[in-house]
Amino acid sequence: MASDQTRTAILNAAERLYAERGFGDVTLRDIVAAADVNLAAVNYHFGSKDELIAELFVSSSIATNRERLNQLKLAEEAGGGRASIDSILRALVGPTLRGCLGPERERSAASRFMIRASIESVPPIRKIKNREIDHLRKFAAAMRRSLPERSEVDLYWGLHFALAMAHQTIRDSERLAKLSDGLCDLNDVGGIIDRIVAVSVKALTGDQRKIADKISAQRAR
Amino acid sequence: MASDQTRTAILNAAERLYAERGFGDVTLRDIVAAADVNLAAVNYHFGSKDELIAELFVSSSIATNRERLNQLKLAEEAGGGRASIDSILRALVGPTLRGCLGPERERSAASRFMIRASIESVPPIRKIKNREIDHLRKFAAAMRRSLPERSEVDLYWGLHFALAMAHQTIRDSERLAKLSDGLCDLNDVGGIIDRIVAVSVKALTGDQRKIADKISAQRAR
DNA sequence: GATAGTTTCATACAACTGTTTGAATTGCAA
DNA sequence: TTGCAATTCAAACAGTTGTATGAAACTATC
Repeated sequence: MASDQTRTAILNAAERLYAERGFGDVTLRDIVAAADVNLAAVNYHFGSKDELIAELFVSSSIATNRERLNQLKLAEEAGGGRASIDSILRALVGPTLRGCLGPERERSAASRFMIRASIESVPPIRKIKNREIDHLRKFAAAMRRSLPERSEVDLYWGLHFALAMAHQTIRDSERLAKLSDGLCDLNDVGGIIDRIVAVSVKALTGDQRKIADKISAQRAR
Repeated sequence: MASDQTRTAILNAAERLYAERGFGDVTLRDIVAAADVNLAAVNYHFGSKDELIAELFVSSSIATNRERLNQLKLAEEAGGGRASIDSILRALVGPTLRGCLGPERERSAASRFMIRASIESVPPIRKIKNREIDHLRKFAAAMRRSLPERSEVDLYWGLHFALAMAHQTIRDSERLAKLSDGLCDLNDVGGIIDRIVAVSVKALTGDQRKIADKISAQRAR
């Protein structure tokens, strides 16, 4: 077969450029110039621009998903089939956050690319993200086993909120840094994960009646 | 001055098209065709495509911001200068959620446009969003007055998480609906607001020592 | 070393984009 | 009506985009 040299040169250059400037501002000509290959090489090796983007995204995201499932498995084994809700949520948001946050200068091109992919939303990536639901179902199932007394709806909302906090933190870390005048340390990934997990756990395990009361009291206004 | 007929026709058509198909897929020619005006009218009335988008976004977002501040003011008056954390968060996330969620068929073009603006991220809109920080500071200040014993960092994270849950719910309501198999009722905007506010309040008012313990215990692993 | 298959290359293509131009038209004030 | 500004219009512009083509260069097999 081929030497794969050109192929990987394109992948690396594309990943870096997309990470730096976003999907909207990078053309195939930019990529091939950075990779020092011919313009036609992209279509020859990948078929189209969209397929190149898709390949970049899937290879990055299956790595994260594998890490997630791995941690989930470990947590379930440690709990004898029933992982603690804490460890489930940690397995859910930890890998993504660890992959995307951390000191700016230490971030790999791959991580900066994934941040871009989570901010901007281009068609080829959107398609792939839709397939992610099956992956999330595994976490929903684990949560169900962990908190069987909790209603399904509450569990789904808890899962959704945990992901929301993680993704928004990745997406908008700059705004939080500005808003808090640097008070919120976004380089402390471990601390951020702890915070998100703690809030999510509290949302899922708090006294249920208290919440219900609160809600109905609020609604009564 | 002018009749403004052309101007508003363009605004309406653009709002509707962007809402339906997103920013990437709508050209000026699509807009002028839908508005039944001449192509040059956009540049004549707005200067450029980006300025048209910006005008659409600001007019929608100042409406939401005004509503937010209005509710905040009411809450502070009701509390004699110190609004409850509950009502502050409600003023923060309520207007946005009410504007963007609810039964699909009842959504206005303006609300669908704002959903798009929150999913896709185009340069003219990004610029405007950066100015939103001053607006958020007012809520941070209100939260500080409401929970003076809480650390600033905790307050900023709480504010950030509340917005995260609200925005992600708007952005990804479809995924949650699919994941939960329709179990999570995304038409019940009031219920969603209650949930987000309840979780945020719990995150901000829970026993502080418990959280600190939890965090240090988690870190010890 | 000839051959067949793979890969690279320069170049052209075709379509689409936002913007500009200058003339035609309209609407209003004198 | 006349004159002047505001608005509309058809047309063209200038640039960019992803993709296709066919010849050239390379590589490995026999």
